[in-house]
Amino acid sequence: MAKYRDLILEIIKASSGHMTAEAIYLEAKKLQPSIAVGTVYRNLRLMTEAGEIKRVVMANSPDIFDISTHPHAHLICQKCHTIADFSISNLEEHLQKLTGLEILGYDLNVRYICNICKKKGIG
Amino acid sequence: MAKYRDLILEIIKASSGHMTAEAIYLEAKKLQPSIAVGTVYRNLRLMTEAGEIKRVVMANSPDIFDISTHPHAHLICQKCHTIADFSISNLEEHLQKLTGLEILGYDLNVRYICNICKKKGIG
DNA sequence: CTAAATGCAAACTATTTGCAACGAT
DNA sequence: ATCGTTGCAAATAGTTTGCATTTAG
Repeated sequence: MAKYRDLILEIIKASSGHMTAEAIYLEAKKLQPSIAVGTVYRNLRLMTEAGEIKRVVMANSPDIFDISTHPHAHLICQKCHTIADFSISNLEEHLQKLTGLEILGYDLNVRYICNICKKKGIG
Repeated sequence: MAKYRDLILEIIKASSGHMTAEAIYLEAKKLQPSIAVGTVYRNLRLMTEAGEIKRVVMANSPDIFDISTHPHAHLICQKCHTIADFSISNLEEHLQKLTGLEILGYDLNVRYICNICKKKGIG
């Protein structure tokens, strides 16, 4: 059982660490041609709920699954939608102090234009 | 022209400042029964692109439209999905310094359980 | 034998879009 | 007359789900 869990984990790891469900499905299909989209989504959902991976929700593009589950922020290029991780030390504690609330976690997406897209210019 | 823009703005203002497209549509329908969902979505999109309102994308619930467009974070209750604003001074500048990049903006959603849901207990 | 996992297709949610009709200048 | 705006319905994107079947222990 959990036949495809490890496969999916390996695929995400082998990438930059951030992949859409569709990209994972296409990769998985190369190795296991009989795999169905539903299976990929189902496993991604279960793995997310189990805390093995993290789902990143962004504007204007499908959800991304992130191999690293520790708290960190995402730099998101507004043109190519590529994601880069970066961590801000003690942000969770800082938020906790600021709000006086019991924080469960945070999602921080920082918008910018990556260097590659910048060089390509406007358009 | 722009017949419904002001109506939509007023509806969001009259609320807590955060509403789903559907909730806006239902309110608008009370005042203008002939209004169509498509029109609401179209105007919300145009208003968002014009920077008059802000679209907040969250996990596990439809997008929310926010009357305040200045940079601020959202406290999101994981049970009732209610949103509260709170601002963190200089976060944008801070991110800029940390990354050394030209930041266009950020989306910060902080997960917690609001007091009302906490009192209701687990379930 | 059983229980979990899968493939398939249909269903679903949220949102967008094409188009003909409408409305204000 | 013109051009943006609307209502309607169909289309789309992304994801989830029901169910019969397969698979692994």
